[in-house]
Amino acid sequence: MGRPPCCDKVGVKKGPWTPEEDIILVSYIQEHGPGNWRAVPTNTGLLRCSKSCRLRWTNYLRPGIKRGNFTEHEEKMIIHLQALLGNRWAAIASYLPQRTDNDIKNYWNTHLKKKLKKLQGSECHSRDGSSSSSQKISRGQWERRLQTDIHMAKQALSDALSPEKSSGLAELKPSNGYISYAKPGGYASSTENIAKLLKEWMRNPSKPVSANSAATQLSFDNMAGTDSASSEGTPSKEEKSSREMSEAFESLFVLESFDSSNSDFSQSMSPEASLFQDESKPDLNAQGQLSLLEKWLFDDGANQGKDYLSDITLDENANFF
DNA sequence: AATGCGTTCAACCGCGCTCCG
DNA sequence: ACGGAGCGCGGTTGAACGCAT
Repeated sequence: MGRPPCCDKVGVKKGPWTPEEDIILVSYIQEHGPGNWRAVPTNTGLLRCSKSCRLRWTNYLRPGIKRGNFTEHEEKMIIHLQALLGNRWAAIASYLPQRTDNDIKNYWNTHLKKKLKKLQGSECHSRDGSSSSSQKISRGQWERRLQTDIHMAKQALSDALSPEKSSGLAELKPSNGYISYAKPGGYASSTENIAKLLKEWMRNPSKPVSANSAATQLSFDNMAGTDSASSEGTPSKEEKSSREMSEAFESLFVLESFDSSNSDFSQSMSPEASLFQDESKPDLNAQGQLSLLEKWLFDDGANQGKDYLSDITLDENANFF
């Protein structure tokens, strides 16, 4: 008894979405909210399967999505999170709420993998032969690194908790994908935006692929009045709060790694665990490689927590909240 | 200008998980 | 307890694009 197809394979359109389809989908979701994807093609008349609709929404049309131009800080967070969580892109994305898992996955595969390889390669040259012995990093080292993270996270969190920053903290929970949706005035697939999208498309009707840019525009427009204003206007303030947010997210991921059960913790900590197993988890454990990567990863903002917090125990961290 | 090759990224596919009757 | 339906996730694909020759 096989799984039935999510939709009839015949008559289902595949490939890039057109602006018209985007408009239809956005309009529908604006009215009904995201969810019940199975009903979307039926109710909208879109010749797409429910999965395709969901994907299009979550990855491109959903408000609050930032595309391209990963900052160095974001890169570091991704690398850090990937080292700890492995290829759990959704989990990683939940700490970068403006990024989708697909986006992060693509960025990892196309940019960061190479970057790390390059960094590691340059270190390996001076240390080849020692790899087998340095393959294993001691648990103690990882604990220390995590303790550092926790300290940084604590600081970031206490910063974020200070009264003038509390507004940013409201968004500190990991995104479930729809974090922006409930924001008052935040969800803005407004008629103006749809009109704008349409207008954009009318300007380049010959380029169906521009659906993406148009949709992106829509997404950004949707963010107007929320956190998207940072792209222009008052960059310093916005960037700062965005950064604070990211740091707070870092704090959350560190805490979660302890919080989300010991098995999770031991999984990420034990040398034979998935963390160090395969190519999908970069081999960050070689001593020399770590040193170079550490330098880069800890480059920004790490100074505050560099002295290794000998007073913080894992138990203490587990009870942090 | 034409062609080949490498890169990027939107979208698809298949599997696993959860919920519900 | 079981099975079906719906959804989410990670891996993979392939079209579009840019650059080199």
